[in-house]
Amino acid sequence: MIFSSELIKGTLKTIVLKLLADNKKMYGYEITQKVKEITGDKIQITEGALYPTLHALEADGLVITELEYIGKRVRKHYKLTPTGKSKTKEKVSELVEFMNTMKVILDINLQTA
Amino acid sequence: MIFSSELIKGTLKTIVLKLLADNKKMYGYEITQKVKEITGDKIQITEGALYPTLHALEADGLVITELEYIGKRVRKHYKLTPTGKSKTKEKVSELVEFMNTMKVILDINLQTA
DNA sequence: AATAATACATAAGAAAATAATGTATATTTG
DNA sequence: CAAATATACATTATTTTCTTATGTATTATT
Repeated sequence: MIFSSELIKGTLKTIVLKLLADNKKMYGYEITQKVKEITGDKIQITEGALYPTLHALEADGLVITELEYIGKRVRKHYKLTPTGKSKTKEKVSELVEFMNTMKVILDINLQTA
Repeated sequence: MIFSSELIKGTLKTIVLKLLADNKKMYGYEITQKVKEITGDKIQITEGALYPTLHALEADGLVITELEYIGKRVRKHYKLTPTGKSKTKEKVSELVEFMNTMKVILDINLQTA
């Protein structure tokens, strides 16, 4: 089972920031694989969604990049800036709170039914 | 604090379906107020988002409508169809699973850090 | 040698919400 | 009782964001 893409909407930026916070630095392809791995293939981030997101994070000053060459192939590593780190905390706690709020909605029938 | 709107994206349809499942029938304005109430004003559904969603649910055969007149003012009540009821169960359990998956991502540092 | 995996990227189009606007009735408040 | 607010529907232009498709190139596997 793969989650319907609409569910992933709005959480992609938070997922990426959180992974960067936990792993110091990561490159794009690595992020797609990591997400697949830790979600048991239930969330698959497409390149068309990921790269524009990473570029936006960089434009916003939340991450900085660093190129690495593996033979002739390039890897672009992304690393949180101090601003990025505090933004990550904000986004993560907002998402946690949001999920708690959603739980209230999803379980509201326990009180009213 | 109001949740950033991007978080609500993708969950709106599920929220509406779940409220209808718990309340038998509801009208649009009532839904916006109920969501405000049970989330302590943290989620506010705008009309521009809600009405198109309700119309889409109707077009998909998940809800049926029923007009009520309060004096000269009209209320359009929405009610789940049998298809709508089973769809609601699907969407709710998908969202619960998604949130569990997100928890794994958000807490992954407990294992790796 | 051919295929699959790794690794970046962009671009056209679709989907879905926002913000704004519109109409109208009913209720509350100064 | 007039004005403001709340109730209640709806649409539309714009923006945002993702999907799907495409493109290039290297490296590893079969």
